[in-house]
Amino acid sequence: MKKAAATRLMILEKAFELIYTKGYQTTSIDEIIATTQVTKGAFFYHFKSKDEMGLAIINELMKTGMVHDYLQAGKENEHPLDTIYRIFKTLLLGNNFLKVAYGCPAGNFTQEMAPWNESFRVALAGLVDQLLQLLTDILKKGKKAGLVNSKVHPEQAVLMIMSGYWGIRNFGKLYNSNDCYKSYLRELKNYLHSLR
Amino acid sequence: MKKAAATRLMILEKAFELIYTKGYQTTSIDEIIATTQVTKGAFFYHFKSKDEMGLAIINELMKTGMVHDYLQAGKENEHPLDTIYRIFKTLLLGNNFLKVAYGCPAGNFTQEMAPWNESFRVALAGLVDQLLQLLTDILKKGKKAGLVNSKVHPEQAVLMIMSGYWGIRNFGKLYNSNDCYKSYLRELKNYLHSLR
DNA sequence: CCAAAAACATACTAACTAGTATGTTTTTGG
DNA sequence: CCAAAAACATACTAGTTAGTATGTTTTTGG
Repeated sequence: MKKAAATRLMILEKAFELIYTKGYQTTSIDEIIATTQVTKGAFFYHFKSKDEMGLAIINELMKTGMVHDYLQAGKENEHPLDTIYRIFKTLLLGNNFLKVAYGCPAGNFTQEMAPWNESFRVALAGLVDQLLQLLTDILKKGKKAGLVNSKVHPEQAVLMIMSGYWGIRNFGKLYNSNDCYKSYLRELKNYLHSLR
Repeated sequence: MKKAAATRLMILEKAFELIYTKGYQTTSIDEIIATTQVTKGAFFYHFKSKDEMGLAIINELMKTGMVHDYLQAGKENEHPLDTIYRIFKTLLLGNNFLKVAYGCPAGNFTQEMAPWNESFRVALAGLVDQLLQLLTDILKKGKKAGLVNSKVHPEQAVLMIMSGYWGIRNFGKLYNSNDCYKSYLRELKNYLHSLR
């Protein structure tokens, strides 16, 4: 029961990487089994269908992995708005799995699949809601501590911030350069300052 | 020479709609010729390849069409920041071609194709640069008129705004609802206010 | 009007797709 | 140890894909 789990996990991880760079629909099962050295029989033993694998990637890999990426969260004594800035700066400039040319895995997946696969859409929404919650909590604590302006709507502000993040990830693809990340981060800092 | 041009244009328009909803790679030529009632011979007479058609869609349809969508621009006497707000409000809530479930055509196209087709990437970058320029000009004029804070960096602010737009289009897909558009617009208004 | 070119039509192909049928090997628990 | 189940392997299938080969029809300019 141990080696089988490893096989399954390897499929998920390799498939995730392929899908991140190439997209879900254009990543074929043949390609996945070629890079994993797993045979088709093994693949379909672990997953009834490609979509079942896709869903497992969202729920078993991304859901846990992304929270980890975002949650280098609250160093104590740090201003909550600085925390948020740091999270996105690290995500954009300090993450060496994510590549500027390939954008954000969750963003890509949403864009491609949400309109056509309700299961994917719901799973992705759950995943993203986790992150929104995490960020919203930071702002709410900031409000309580008087470090964030009382007029700020945390959910609304977080939606703006996350939208900006997804958007700038797409701009990175468009220009194939992280210069736009830097420009975005400067303006994010201004925006966050306006929340004080 | 007239009917042929109409055929070509119809292919571009129908293909654009299909690609907008389904994505470029998952829209097949067979599907395009089925919905246009054009035969495969005619299709490949007008376009050497699928990619040539894709490029024509960007350069001949979207490049002109999008500027039109954005450029219900400057009513005179309107505050430039109000103009920008109105542009995005109209785009998000008042455009009856764009559907919440399918996002932004240019954003989708960029996400899917920019990493894998340099011609597409460059064409899309040209298209987007037009819009950024249009918005940047509005802010620059606002600065000159003293209606926008002199500390504002127009390019930087516009990048933030457009990123937010692309991002919230993706959130629309994620939740399959335009509620997030409304929330985003409220926060956009706050942000724009901070530029005064 | 009429030849040449432009525009369109039909039938095919080779490569790829997700998925299945039918095995063999490996692991597991009594 | 050994049968049964779990895990994996191989060969196939039916459908789809972009693109081509080879036509026929329509338009155009002299």
